[in-house]
Amino acid sequence: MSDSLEIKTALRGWMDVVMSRSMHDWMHYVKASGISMPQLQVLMRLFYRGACGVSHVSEDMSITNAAASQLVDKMFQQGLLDRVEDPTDRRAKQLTITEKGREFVADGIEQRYLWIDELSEMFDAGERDVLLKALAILSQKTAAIQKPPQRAKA
Amino acid sequence: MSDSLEIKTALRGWMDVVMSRSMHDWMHYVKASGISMPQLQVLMRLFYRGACGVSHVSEDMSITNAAASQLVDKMFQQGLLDRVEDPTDRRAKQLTITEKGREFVADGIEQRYLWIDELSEMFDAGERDVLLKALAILSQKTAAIQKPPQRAKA
DNA sequence: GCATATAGTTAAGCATACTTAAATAATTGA
DNA sequence: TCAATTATTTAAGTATGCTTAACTATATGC
Repeated sequence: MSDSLEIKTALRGWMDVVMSRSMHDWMHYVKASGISMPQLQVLMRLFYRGACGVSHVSEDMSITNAAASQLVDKMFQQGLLDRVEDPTDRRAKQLTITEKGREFVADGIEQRYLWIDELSEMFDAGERDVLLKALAILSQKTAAIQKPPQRAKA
Repeated sequence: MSDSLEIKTALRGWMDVVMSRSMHDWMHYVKASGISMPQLQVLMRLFYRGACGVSHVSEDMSITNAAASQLVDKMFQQGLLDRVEDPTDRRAKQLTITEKGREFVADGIEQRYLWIDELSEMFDAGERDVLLKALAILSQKTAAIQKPPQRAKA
């Protein structure tokens, strides 16, 4: 008899293992690659949710516009992101991740997920089918409850 | 036809969604709760892997012993961890997470996983069975390739 | 047109986390 | 025993990320 509590427990159990491991790996990657945690957070934002302005960064990170501006400026100088004037509003800037920035995030993901590849080799055909079905269900339902992406304007 | 590449892709796809969301939620929790990222890292270490000495913290985080000592001292003063002399080696200290520290980590996990609970309500009986099977497989195989926990001494 | 709001930058100052270097204290081994 | 190693701490100095406050420039609304 499976109920939602059982699912909740099982999901959390596995997520715990994954998260404690992934967080640890992320921090090591961050340290080794010379990037800072806040910088990574900006890169992740641009990587996963596309271009935005300086104030969206500050909202996203819960820091002041001033702090976001300084952070972004450093990252611009390091070539991690591009910063151009928004053609529809000349006060605003459009921030986009550069190829270099994209590689940073992608490499981090790569390093962090090497063990997923290792894991993926360990299933037999029957297990793979169960997992694919489960992942399809998870992806679908996860998308359904997705937090609405934070809007440009309130 | 399922093969391991397909599994790999599906697993990574879902993990990506989960990680980008969880990381974001973690950072917000960290910011809101007044704790710092390095402090959280120490707490997670003690929470998930139990007591250790100062130099294990520095190894774990790839920082110098001096930095770990300072970090730990601040956390001790904030009541996030206990620091007692190791009875078997009076040079060493044994660091353990306090109840307060434990609550910090537990609350963070709680906040971060609220959406997992929401997700858990969305499955019908058939889906739940598939998921439970899949999670059992994942947990079992993940345990099998688990990184050996970093040892106290090399 | 002009007042007000919005987007971003700059400057000054503070806290934290890090480094290296030097010190203390306990353990280990020939 | 005593030299070398190990665990930790302290001090001094640096870099980063953050804050507030003041500023520039553009957009919006009456």
